[in-house]
Amino acid sequence: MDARERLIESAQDLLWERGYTGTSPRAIQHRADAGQGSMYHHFAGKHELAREAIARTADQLKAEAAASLATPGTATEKIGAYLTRQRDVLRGCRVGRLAADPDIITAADLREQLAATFAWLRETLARIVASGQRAGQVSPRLDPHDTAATIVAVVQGGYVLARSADSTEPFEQAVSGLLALIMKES
Amino acid sequence: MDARERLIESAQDLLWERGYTGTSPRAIQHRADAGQGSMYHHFAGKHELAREAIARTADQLKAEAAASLATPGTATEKIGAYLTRQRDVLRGCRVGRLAADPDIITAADLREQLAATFAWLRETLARIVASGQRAGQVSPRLDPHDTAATIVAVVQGGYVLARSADSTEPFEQAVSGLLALIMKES
DNA sequence: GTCTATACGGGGATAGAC
DNA sequence: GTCTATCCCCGTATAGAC
Repeated sequence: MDARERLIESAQDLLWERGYTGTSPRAIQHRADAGQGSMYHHFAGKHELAREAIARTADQLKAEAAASLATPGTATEKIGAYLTRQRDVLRGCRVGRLAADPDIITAADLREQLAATFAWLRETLARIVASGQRAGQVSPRLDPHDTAATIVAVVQGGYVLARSADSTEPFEQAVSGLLALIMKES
Repeated sequence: MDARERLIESAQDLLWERGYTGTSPRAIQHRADAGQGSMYHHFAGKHELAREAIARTADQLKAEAAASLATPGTATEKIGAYLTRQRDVLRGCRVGRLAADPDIITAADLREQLAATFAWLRETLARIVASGQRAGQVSPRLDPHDTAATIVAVVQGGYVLARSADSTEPFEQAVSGLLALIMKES
């Protein structure tokens, strides 16, 4: 694997662990086993490297979400599969984590990558909710887009609660609580 | 207002805006209009000042949550009041925000302040859900603690989505979606 | 492509004067 | 209590050699 590749992957790791503000070029170089000159040869600076790293992470996340949602079965089964898919709960969401970072929110090009990722996820879930309504598995009284936002928010908020508690339990409770609400009428 | 007080309030502001990692002693001193010597006279360092600031913020947050939950009415009305209370959505949660910060999660004494705040909030909401069940307004099939975790997670996750989108809309959708789920049977 | 040198301000704190 | 001086390393690059 060449240096450019190692730099991107190291940046992905560090952005996940420490966010943008908490990640220094030096730390990325160390983890990538690349020198100062190498990094600044391949990227204009921290910002540009972060952009590449976030794009890569966002793509991976979408692929993983799509895979869990491709579970065969009813709409509620797909949503259940998404909610209960394997997660590194205490490490948090690789994309959502960045929303807390002031320098990400300020940099329009970086923030938009988060916006696009969540927009895609919400839209995908909304379609599944709507299809569940057509199939009669989901209450027609629910708004698909609102419900999709709720589902994504429970996951993101679950991470916050789990990291605060240093325990996966509140994440699991939040997901169980949501599933119970969605299934209530079935 | 004395310098000690100004330092704590400045630290509260900056922790909200930039997190722990993103906040330097210098920045706090500047905002507080206090010198280096003043800060290190009143506090042993950044860590100790942050602890005081977080304690203060956590107390304020609990007081505000308790106030919204003291709304007269049924359990579902209280929950609705909590969910729709006035919020600075794009600035995020002053406590939940810190869960993304690696240095907060690593420092047990700081992280525990977040844990305690959310534990209190979830327990308070769980009691309200349970009382709603006794009064027949909430489905007896729901687990009060799970449901409480879901409610808190929707709020925390709503902040993440709103900040990512640079719009309050997804927050409002997530809350509406949750309210629809809770009210579905009423 | 990668290395080393150099730069300048900031992060986070200690020491001692006033 | 607050000020100023001082410290040392890090953050974030740029420049030019190899």
